[in-house]
Amino acid sequence: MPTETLKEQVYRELSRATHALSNPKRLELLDILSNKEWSVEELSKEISMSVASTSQHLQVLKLAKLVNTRREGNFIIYSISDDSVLRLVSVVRDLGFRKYAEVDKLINDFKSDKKDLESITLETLITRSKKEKIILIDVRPEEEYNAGHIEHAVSIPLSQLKKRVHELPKGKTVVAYCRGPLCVMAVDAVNILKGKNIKALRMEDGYTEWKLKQKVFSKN
Amino acid sequence: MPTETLKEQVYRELSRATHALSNPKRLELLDILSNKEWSVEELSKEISMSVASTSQHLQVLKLAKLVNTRREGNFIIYSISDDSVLRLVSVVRDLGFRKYAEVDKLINDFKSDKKDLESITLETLITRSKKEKIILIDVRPEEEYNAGHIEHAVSIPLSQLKKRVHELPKGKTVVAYCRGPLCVMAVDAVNILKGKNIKALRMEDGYTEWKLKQKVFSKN
DNA sequence: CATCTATTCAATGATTTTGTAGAATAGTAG
DNA sequence: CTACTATTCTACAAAATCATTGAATAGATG
Repeated sequence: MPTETLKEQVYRELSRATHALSNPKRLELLDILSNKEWSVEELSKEISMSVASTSQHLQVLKLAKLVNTRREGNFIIYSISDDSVLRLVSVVRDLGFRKYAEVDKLINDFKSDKKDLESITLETLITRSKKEKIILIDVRPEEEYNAGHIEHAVSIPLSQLKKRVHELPKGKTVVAYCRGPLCVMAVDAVNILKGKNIKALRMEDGYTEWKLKQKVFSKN
Repeated sequence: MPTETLKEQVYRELSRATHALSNPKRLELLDILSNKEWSVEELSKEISMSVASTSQHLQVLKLAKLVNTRREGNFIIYSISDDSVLRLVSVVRDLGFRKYAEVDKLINDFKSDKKDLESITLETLITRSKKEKIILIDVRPEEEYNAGHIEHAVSIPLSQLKKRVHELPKGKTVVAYCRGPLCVMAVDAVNILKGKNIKALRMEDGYTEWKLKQKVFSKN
């Protein structure tokens, strides 16, 4: 049997990473882990899969060195191993939106009132926050906010938004964000706020994007 | 049978791209295509595989919208479909070097005299070129140079280097580059030059990286 | 030490992927 | 229209992947 050439070995090594990314469930796991570390059981609920299968997928990711583990009591906690992985996932998402009309369509179809739903990016947020009075709210579950959030953002989980609308200062534009481009919680949040006649818009970027861009969002 | 949720559909779409990347030969194809467009037959030689198999891999890449085709006479010419693909491949390579000691080791083992082989990045090149007299040479085959090259670079294919050493201006440091971090032609070039007592070093970045960074290399 | 429990391992069938050889195709060139 | 040729398609056997169930494990808890 012929031995592998240098080139073949290198590409085989590189394909360890891409192979680990090649499965939809594993992509979803990485996307979820980009926001916060989780135990196997929690992840299995998030991706609607048996614990055993989830564990197997996680081990594939671990073998590819894309995630780390640590023990906490009885639980094993999985987390993204470093920023180069966040970057990879982010580039994949970006390419998905650019090239697969389907992805864009799927997300847009979900929005109940597409035309009225203004959506901005991190950069636009920073620009606008200098001219306009803006309040940034993080509508993810509180735990994820606690694990890390965009600077100056206030935590109001989607589930509590209706009750807590009165906490929002009058006269400011509300910008809602959640887990990133693929997450639709912020869409729901904006719709709720609009129902209460509050000027609101969605930011597509989430905590991951902010962290990668390392930009400081200056308070207005 | 239960219908797929929105999330599942989105991640399935995204996995089209990562799945296409998950095979070593397809990664190699994308890496080669990052430098220049090629016909199927040429590519099949480059990756040492039957024409039929090469064609199949290319069709997977095309289905995932990572490459485009056009006809030229009897040949079908494949090319990278856009910059977001270059970015993806570049991020994968980068992650490979960071996380898989193997990749780094494989490339380094190839270098005949590792300690003496200074290696720089695009950024360092730009910095150094302001202080030092530097000449940048592109040691890829001439066709690839013609299809696109780093600004101010001179084409001296590796195969012609020995004969053409005299063309190099005296007193300047020679920086050699080829297809990028995974390519070892520049390593050979540096070793040849050192054998002739010429101060030479390798740049790890190639044309792709330069193009992505969109930076102008100012002539010294 | 014994119990409990989150996670991992092992075995299983169904499905998908791989690479190749040989046939078919589509478009060029004469 | 005919010959030619680069590419793609087909069929196939070997190998790998996938999700699940049920058993095993490792470590915490009492």
